[in-house]
Amino acid sequence: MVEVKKARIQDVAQQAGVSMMTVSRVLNQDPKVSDKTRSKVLAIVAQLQYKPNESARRLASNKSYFLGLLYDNPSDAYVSQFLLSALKSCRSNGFHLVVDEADKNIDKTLQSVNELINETKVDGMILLPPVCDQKEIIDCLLAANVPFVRVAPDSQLTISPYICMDDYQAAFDLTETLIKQGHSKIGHIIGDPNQGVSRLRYQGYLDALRSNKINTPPEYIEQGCFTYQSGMVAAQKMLSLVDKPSAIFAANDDMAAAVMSIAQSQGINVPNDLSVVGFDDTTLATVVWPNITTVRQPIDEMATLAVSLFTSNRDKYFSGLKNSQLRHILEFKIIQRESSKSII
Amino acid sequence: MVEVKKARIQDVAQQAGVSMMTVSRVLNQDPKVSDKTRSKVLAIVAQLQYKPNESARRLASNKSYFLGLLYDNPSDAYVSQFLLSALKSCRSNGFHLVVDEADKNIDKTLQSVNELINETKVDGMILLPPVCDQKEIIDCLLAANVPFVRVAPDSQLTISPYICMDDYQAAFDLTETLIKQGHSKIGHIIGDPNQGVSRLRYQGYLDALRSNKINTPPEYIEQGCFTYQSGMVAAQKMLSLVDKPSAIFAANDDMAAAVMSIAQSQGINVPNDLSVVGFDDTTLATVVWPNITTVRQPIDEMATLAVSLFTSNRDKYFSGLKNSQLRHILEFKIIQRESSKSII
DNA sequence: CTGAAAGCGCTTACAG
DNA sequence: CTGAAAGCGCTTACAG
Repeated sequence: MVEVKKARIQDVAQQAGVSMMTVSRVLNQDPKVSDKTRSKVLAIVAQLQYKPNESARRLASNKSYFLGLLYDNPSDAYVSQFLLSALKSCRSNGFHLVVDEADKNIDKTLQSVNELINETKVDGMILLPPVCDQKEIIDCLLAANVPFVRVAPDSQLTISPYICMDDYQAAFDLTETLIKQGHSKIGHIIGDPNQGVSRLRYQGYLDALRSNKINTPPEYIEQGCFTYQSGMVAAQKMLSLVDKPSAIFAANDDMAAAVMSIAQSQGINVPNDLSVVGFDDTTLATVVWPNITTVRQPIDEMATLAVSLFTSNRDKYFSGLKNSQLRHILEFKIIQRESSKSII
Repeated sequence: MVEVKKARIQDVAQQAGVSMMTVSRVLNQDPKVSDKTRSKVLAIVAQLQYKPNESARRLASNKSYFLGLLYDNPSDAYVSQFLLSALKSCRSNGFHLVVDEADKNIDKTLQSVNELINETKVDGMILLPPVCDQKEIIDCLLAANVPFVRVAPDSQLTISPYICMDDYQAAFDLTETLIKQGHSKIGHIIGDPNQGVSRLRYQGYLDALRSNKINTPPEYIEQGCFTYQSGMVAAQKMLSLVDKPSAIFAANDDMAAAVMSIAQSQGINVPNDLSVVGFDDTTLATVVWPNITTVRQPIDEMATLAVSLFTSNRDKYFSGLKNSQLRHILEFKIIQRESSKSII
């Protein structure tokens, strides 16, 4: 193996005919460098394929180049996908991601967060739902003056930048898709009442019906809690009605899968006798049969964006943010699959 | 916030009345330190809660303290659980994990691995199945002299340490559990033919039947490929037999879930009319209803062990390993749930 | 807008 | 078995 010597900042400086400091400034996006110098340096950087030594950088700057990620439920497909994307994104930006699971016991979680702050010295934190709404954790971060970003938060929307998608609109559109396919008897299984998205999705469903002048009996609406189990209970009730719905919109894929399972066990064919749609586009959606029509969240984008908030012009970004700039709404996409169909 | 100053190696040296070098030696487990000095240093380290600065260490030693993890399928629950455990374990050992997904295109994967070796300078690699059996990747690692550990490899078992569980025995035991519950008509859906574990599980099933003197017609055995879809196809065939099996052992949970779905759609009650068992204990096993009886792999242990091979006495471990020391077999556990029951 | 000096906290290589 | 010196590759703080 030929050992290629890695270029150092000194090599770049020498070849560009400037000091190491100037190279450092260019690399750290310091505006106080003349355009001429900057482009010269960047050319040499590219030519030498120079990449800064992260350890040296960390050591000298006393910045950690670490980001923390706090999540709740590790078995959630959403979490692992977000994690993977965040990991990649950090890596390509010279950062490292330190991942931590929130404990049921809030004190343990707080201790863990404090460790991230004081030991690992994270430069920032990413909070996933629903832990992103825990007051104690937010207060801790605020007190320690550690910048943080939240994903799909439900409350205190002005205290930090956050990333979300328009759950309301997605639910509205998804419901309207069913309506356009000729469905008017559309049931809904509401998600976990403790999560804001459940409310938003429910409201989107209601408003789509309303704006299409469709009346829905109360029996078509059941409370679930995002688990497969809760979906089964709800489906059992709804599918034992004399006047059954022709379509059911479950607030997540797990519950949608449960609906299909119950339907099949009762000899109700999906999608011929019943259309089923879910939400999230987790792996479950394509693992069961028929594949579930659902709403895809742009998880990869969300993760990449969350990381980039810290890596690019971080200080500028986090200081003096106006409320209007806090929110980052990403696009969702409705994925039409085999579990639902037009009945016109 | 009270900013507690972190102890440095100098502080420890001073208080212990030795040089920094001696402290460094103690910390790096250098045997050439007198016991007396060592214990004195360790006492001060504990007292000061001294933790070495990783960046300084990396910079000075030119070691990366990075471990690479290469996996295939990110949607696999197995992968994300392994990942999370490995991440934790690395963190508590002052290492960092760089995670990479194998590409369909082997050349891209190789490039990525080379980047890990040459840019990130990983101190070691962890290979998950099935990528752990890719000849090109193994050769690449071997050529670069990067130590690596494989999880559940299928071939070339003498070229690297590896971690596995006894798939054969687990399948044997699981099948025997069904037999003891009174089942004699037991079907099997074989896993992906490209993965060694499929063979082992199949063999365990066969031998359990044989050692209990049970004959099984060929229609009771179907080839699957670990996907839900393939499980459906297999189940459809097996459950349309005139003389149906009373139990089906699917080589993983996805296929077991598919069997239950097909059964339910045909009005066959699980577990009253049909017992179904899976393998892996992925999240799917407890998300569907009834929960799936399955075999739990000790994924957390596997991950922790894989990491520890690099972090503790690494050089000693990887040099001059005897073949007998390469293999690390961990315990599995059969998890009895609601999808199977005794019919005696 | 640019640079010379000092230093971050460790380890390597050399002495003894 | 132990230590004094030099240096890893950057950035901070100070000058100009």
